[in-house]
Amino acid sequence: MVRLLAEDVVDGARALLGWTLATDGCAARIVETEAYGPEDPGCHAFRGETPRNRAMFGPPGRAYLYFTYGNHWMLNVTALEPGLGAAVLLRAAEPLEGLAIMRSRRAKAARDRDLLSGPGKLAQAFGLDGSRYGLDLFDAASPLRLMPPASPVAEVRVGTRIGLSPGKGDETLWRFADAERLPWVSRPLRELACG
DNA sequence: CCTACGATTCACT
DNA sequence: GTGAATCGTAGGC
Repeated sequence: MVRLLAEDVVDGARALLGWTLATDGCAARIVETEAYGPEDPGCHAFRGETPRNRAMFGPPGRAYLYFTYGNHWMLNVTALEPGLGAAVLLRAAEPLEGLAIMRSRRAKAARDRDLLSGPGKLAQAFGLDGSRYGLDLFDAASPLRLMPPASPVAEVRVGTRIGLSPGKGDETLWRFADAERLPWVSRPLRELACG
């Protein structure tokens, strides 16, 4: 049962590839995601609900943002029904609109491919922080929103998730990328997804 | 209260 | 490829 639901998060992570993330002034096509599910030791929700992760236990499709390494914000999309802690981490995107704003926010990006090629970079380029916590990303009127692709991603690559300690899901192939837009991803992926 | 560590990034070798 | 920076959160005492 829970296993089945976890697979739904994984499907969700794959399905978010190709969607457009938009704010006022900036838009980008999602090229890399990771799934974090219930019963997943790598998931912040694994040890139960806390003030920090409460968004994951609420309705799906909301913004779960958290701060880590003393510097970086990460943007996730909550998943599954309320009560089950799960989310999809948005790891990388291809910039579409608002390049000048993104470059100004990320002065250290030497090339445009450095603007959104990592979860911390993506949040910085979009100007995201805790003030966006809990926003409904599937509401077209939301200041931070997701818009569906004109056509689904044709080919998906899979790989292990990044930054997890041994034994905490580091072997699980729950990282996904748009195989046709690999120049924009944060790090190389292992292989082609089957199915 | 105190400590350990992290869903990372950047500078440097 | 390697290591430091940096601080909020969570968990233990």
